[in-house]
Amino acid sequence: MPEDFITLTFPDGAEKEYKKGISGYEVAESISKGLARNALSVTVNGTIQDLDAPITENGTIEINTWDSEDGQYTFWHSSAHLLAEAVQELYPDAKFGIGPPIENGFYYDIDFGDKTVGLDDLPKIEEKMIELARNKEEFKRREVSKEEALTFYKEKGNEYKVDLIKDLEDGTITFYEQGDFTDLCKGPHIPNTSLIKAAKLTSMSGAYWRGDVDSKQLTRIYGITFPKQKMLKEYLEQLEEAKKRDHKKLGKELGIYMMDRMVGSGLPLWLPNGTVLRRTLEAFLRDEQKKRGYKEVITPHIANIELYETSGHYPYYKDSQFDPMEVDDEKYMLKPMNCPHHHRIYSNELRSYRDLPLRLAEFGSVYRYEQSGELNGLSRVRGFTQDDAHIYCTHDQLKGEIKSTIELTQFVFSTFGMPVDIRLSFRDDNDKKYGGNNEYWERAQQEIKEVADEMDLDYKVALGEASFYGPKIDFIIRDAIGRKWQLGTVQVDYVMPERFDLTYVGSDNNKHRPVIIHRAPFGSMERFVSILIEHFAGDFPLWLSPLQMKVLPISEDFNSYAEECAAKFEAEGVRVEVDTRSEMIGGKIRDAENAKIPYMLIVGAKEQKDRTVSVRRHKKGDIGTFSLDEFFDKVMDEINSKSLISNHK
RNA sequence: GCCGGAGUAGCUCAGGGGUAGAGCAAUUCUCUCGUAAAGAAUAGGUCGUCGGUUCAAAUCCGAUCUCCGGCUCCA
Repeated sequence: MPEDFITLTFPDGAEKEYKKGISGYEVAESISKGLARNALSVTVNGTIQDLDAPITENGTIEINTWDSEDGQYTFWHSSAHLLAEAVQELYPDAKFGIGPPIENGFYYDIDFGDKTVGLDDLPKIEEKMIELARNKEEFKRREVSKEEALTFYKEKGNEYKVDLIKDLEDGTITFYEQGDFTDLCKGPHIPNTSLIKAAKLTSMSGAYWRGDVDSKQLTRIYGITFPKQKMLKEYLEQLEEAKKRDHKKLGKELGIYMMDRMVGSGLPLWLPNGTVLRRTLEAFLRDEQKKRGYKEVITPHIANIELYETSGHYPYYKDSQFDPMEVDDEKYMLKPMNCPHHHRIYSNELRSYRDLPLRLAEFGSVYRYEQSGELNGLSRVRGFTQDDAHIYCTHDQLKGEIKSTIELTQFVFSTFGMPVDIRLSFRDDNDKKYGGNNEYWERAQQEIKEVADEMDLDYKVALGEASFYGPKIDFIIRDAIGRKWQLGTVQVDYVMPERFDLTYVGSDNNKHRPVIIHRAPFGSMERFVSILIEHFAGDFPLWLSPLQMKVLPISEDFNSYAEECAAKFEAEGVRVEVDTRSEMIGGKIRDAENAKIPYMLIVGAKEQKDRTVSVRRHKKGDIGTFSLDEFFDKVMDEINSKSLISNHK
């Protein structure tokens, strides 16, 4: 009978017939014993399910092992249950909230009642987890009625689960049990706990129930688990690597920036080295913008509150702005954004369609009141500088301008060797969330999509991620250790032209509304520099390095030749110093290596006589002796090409 | 803002109811040296701040500020 069989399609396109009702485990077994042993869950027609669940329909099938995202998701989800079981054993009065898998591991929100549980308690919970895992407890799925589920948790006095169950529909509720622990959960789970070989509880924090500040705060325990002890070790090493790259640590060591209590929290002071780095980045972008027809402007740091009332930022974003100050009976505010200032510059003259597109750029400093707990090094501050620009154009020009802003952004990130993922952030159907005219929105989203297709971009569309005033294109970059950061955005704005009554005279001699594109490739200089430091681990490419080269004379006798070498580079704007201290050469090299200086030029009797330099590259060591002129040309080439790698192998 | 952790010399950190310690850095002197640390001497701290307990507080208690890990937030 044909209906007793189903056809399953594997990821490689192979099709196989199976008996209807076969389990994922059995399918895995039919392929290989190894696969069956490593299988964690199965994804059928896009839905993840338990390995022992019967499969009754034709469709696609994927056996999830540790190597797939779905597999890890299942593994960590089950690990969250294991964590809860361990906590339940050690703290019988603990009440559980939610415990989902996350990008790197999982967490569980727990109400410990009167008990305080601190970081010191984590190792004990970890041990318990491993102990329980070894019992090879099976995860057993059970369907329960809503009433039964409510009764179960009411008896336990767990108001959180009761709260969750209330929102669920009868007939869709399932419990999972392993050992003595039962949890409300839709699954799926791995077959049994013994697959979890290594566990590490990484941190804890407070978390509000359902993310609501007015609700009770629970204790969130974060953890990560692995099917092999070795993987945990590698993961911990990776964390160490990230720690080594921490911009707060490197920023201090390399003299990039400082924080000062007397200046105020979240207000970084850029030190000389950091200022060189930042100005170099600014010069780079300024040049690129000049090539693309941008005009630079400068606007003040405070403005009459009326400006922000017109833009609508005040009082709408009142909570994240510094309080206004009273000046001559008028209220002024520290500027939270540059846009309104630029809009007024636009309005300063009668604009003709012949003037458009008008591209106004500014490295504009803005001030926002960020909550104290949110401040973090250079990546989250209260005063920062945006590489902002606003492009005022006609609807007909919109596509072309979007295209060129995308190109600029891609060019910028490719210069740093950062791969970029593109997300088109469009609106959803909730009209209340968005301003402006629906027809324009439709058109802009359509055009953004057309541009993306024409440029053959690999993009994702995210509905509901648009900003209030228009759709946007977000750039998500990946750094050298694979972390993702959302940086630049390109946003289309229909609301501000209305609010500021911006117009231009068209060829028909009538007034029209321009469209505005907001864009900022770096986003904020502070945040971008923090990411750059971590991306390069402080080993900046030559063109960016605050100090590019140090000349190290072997002894005092060669100081003058060293100065002569330095002068040759300095004359061309190379950032170079001479180390004339009475240290031994080993000491000078060590200090220069620690300061992450790209090139060390060692000069002694031989070099002076032959007019050469003996060159050492940071982290590579001695790369040989070059004539001064030859080396000079190579260095200039490396700087001017903004090379990511040394010209010297 | 909330939960948890932490503040001791410029940096990294030890100590801990009886009045302050190391290494590196700094300063001075000696050394003039060939690819990751020359030697010696000197100087440097009301132990984040304010208050309380005590004969005595850096140490115990409270408050406060700052920083770190999260939560919430991010035009």
